[in-house]
Amino acid sequence: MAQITKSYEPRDVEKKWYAAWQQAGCFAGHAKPADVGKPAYSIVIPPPNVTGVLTMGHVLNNTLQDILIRRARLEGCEAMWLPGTDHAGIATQTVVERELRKEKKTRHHLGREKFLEKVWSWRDDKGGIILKQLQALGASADWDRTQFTMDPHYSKAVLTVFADLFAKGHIYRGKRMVNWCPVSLTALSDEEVIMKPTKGILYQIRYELVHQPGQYIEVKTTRPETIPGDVAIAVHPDDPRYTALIGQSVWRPLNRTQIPIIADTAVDKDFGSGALKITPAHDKVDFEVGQRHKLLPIDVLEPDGTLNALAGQELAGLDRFAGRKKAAELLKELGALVKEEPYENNVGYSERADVPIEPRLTWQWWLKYPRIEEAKAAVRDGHIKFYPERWSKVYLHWLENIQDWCISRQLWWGHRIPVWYAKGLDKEKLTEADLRDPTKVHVSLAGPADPENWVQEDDVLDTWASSWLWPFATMGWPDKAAMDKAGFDYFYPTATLVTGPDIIFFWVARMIMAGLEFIRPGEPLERRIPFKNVYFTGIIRDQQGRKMSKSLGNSPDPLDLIEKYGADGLRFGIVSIAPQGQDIRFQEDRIESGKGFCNKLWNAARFRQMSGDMADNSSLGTILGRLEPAKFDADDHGVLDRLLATVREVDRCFTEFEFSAAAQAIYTFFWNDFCDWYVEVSKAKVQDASGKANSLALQDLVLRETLLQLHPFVPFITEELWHLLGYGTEGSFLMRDGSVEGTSQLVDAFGALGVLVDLKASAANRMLQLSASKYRADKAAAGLAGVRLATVHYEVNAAYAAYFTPQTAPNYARIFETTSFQAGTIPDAINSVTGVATFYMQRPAGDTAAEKARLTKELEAITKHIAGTEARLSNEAFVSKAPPAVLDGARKQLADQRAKKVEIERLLAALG
RNA sequence: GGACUCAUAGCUCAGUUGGUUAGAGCACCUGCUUCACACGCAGGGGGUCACUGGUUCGAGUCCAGUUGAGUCCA
Repeated sequence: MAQITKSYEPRDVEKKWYAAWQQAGCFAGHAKPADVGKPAYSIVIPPPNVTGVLTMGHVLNNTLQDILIRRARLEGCEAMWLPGTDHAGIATQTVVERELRKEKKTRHHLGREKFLEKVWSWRDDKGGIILKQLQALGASADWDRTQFTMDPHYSKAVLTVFADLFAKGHIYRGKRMVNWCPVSLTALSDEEVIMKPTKGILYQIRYELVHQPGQYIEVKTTRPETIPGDVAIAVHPDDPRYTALIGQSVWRPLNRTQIPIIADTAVDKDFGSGALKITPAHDKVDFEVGQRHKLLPIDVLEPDGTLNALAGQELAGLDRFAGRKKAAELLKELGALVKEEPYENNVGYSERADVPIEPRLTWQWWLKYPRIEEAKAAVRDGHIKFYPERWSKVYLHWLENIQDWCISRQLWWGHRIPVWYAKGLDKEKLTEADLRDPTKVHVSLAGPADPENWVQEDDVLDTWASSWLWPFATMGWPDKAAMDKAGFDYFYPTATLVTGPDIIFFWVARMIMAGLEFIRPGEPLERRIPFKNVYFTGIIRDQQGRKMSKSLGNSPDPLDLIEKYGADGLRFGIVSIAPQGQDIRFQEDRIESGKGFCNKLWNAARFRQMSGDMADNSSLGTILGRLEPAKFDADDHGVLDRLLATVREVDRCFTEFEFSAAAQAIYTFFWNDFCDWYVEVSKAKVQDASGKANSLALQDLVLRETLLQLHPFVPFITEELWHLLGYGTEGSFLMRDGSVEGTSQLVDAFGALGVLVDLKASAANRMLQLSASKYRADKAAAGLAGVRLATVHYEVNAAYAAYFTPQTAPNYARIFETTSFQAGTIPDAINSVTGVATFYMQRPAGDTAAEKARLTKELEAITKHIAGTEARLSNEAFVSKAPPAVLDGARKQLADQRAKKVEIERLLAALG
């Protein structure tokens, strides 16, 4: 057996085991026939962008997935974690276009085909780095299944869905207002628009009445550059200020012409003057007003946000922001600008390009979502459970107010829409009837048989219109043979989705609808949903509470952290600071304490190895067989009791998705109960031949169970120790062949051996721990901290006489910082009154003042507590209404307090 | 404007149907190189549980309101 080194060095251990696991195929999730009866547990990764690099958010998210998958494996499930990346339309195209720009080229110089070749070669070269980084973190994903949303079979799924939804009438083409990104030059869905309060200027502008020269109507606008696009002034029909003017005309001050005054209820009477300029091409509400009044929009903007000829000579060619200034100047010269004031309003920004979007009237493809009602029911009725539960409200609210999804993007990188138009067809005049006429519009995967007569749609699909199929397109859908090979029937629906609440609409809701629509039609809802649980992580923030981002540079590089603290340290640290559903302020010292815990674990194993020869650890049975229940003392019962409680707690945490609580429970048990107490008392016991074997066997048991419980959190060090301590045989792996026992299994195994955890002994053990604490505190207060006393005298409390005897006392000498114990009192001693006994320490000098002061302080405190308890117990209302258990507790407490008070008074009296 | 979340020790956070004297990690102070671990051991200081009311025998916990921070949707 290899010697365990003094401190844990993660680097080589991590490399060694990851390679070994991979080589042995430990990550593979195999489909099993139904009659094998092995439960399936599957997770699909939220596919990171193929351009992505590992962030702290990924670390948290993927560590949690790995924890779930590894735990499922240890619980005997066939675990399958499916990895992959997303082609990320805009993001990836932007990256490659940026490279082109360095060569002073645009994608148009290359043409569509050449450009796409370039993107593919970028992807082959540099894409998907993040998957390699996840391996450094220890992710046990089934890499042989790695998916990409532009893989041929995946594309087939995407296009199949398009054709199917088109045939069902869910997809249509329409000229409507969209969110246009003037930088990416594409339409965006509502979800890709971020509303931000933005400072600007509110311009007050007057329009002269045509028939009453010198009389004006005033309007307020933040966008004077769109005035040439005005087609009317609207007022509220019930606004008495304007009733007489409805139907008249005003002069539009820029690109001067007459426009009508119309009445529409959409106008807010209380905003500004109560009159509104109507610019249907550049505002959603105005567009609707224009439609109601049959007013033709005037589009004064180019797609890239510059003003065009319709904006008039002075403005044409200017960028929209420059145009705004210029328009204000022109209005000022014309005397039309009444006032300018600073103003803050909400402006929609493009999520990717971070510039204000333009509402723009364009032809786009739209999707009417399928299965909206079922999607609500799936979550409302608990077929899909959200953790934390409150996100289901957000989800349901979105579904209640759902809008059609703009699924077309004016990009090249993506799934090109499988629609062909008959040559010569004017796309600008396409009607709904044309769309459904196969002689005019062809929709299919294969394309038309006579391609020379058709022109394919230029647009590609929104990236999310491919990722919403992720839970099944990654498992071969719609190809039956591929699905069988992937084990679709076995692994779908997946068990748990781990993701951030920021993509609840983008992704989670849409996946649910897609699953319901396309999988196992006709079968019950719970067979069609894509996952049974959704765990929403918090967002990792920096110390100031800001979101971590590349542009702020406030995110540590996870690979640096792995280098510094080990992957296990990073994993344990990040999990322990991530309570369910709350945002997390990142603190590097927590990662450091994760590393510290690994080192503690390491050294406990090291100490075990140094304490005595290793015996047969090859199975739970062999370890149990080495226990000698007849020799169990309070420490043994105590540590077993707490081990069982910890296993139970971790079990509970996994069913409730409380990962940080699980980590905390194991940490506390192992460090405080096992290392700080059990191992310390063992140091005496292993010196004694009669107690040695039992004590070491118990250590072996605790270490084994701890490694099993801990493995999902810190996979590398646990695998290493599993082998170093002889739990695993050559060629086997903790991660694959280990099996975690639940509390009841352990209790049964103990029972079979006649081992019953004695709760009374365990309680006595806990009391002795508290007594030791109290004793050491008293000792330190007397100025004796760290001083090893030759003999400590004691008078044991009758209730604990069986647990603190002349025979057992020497086991605690180390903890009590003494060489030996002796029953009885000594004169002129420092006294410590504890639960188990009163301990007497030889005072070095004769000064009793400090001792008196300490005891007096203690007496005051206990007197106060007694008064409090007595007051409660003499309260008639409390006695009559409180439950008996609470009442008994209070009475017992009072008795203990009084006994203690008597003892302290006795000691004080003895001091004189 | 609507919905949701949060406010507890210097910092980051636990605190599960209301029940002894409110906990942890880090930081700080003191002591200890004791046959695993100084990435350690032991001890200590530090909190009006944001505020105001209410319900209750009893409130950090439940209810209402106020203030502040944040998120999402309009």
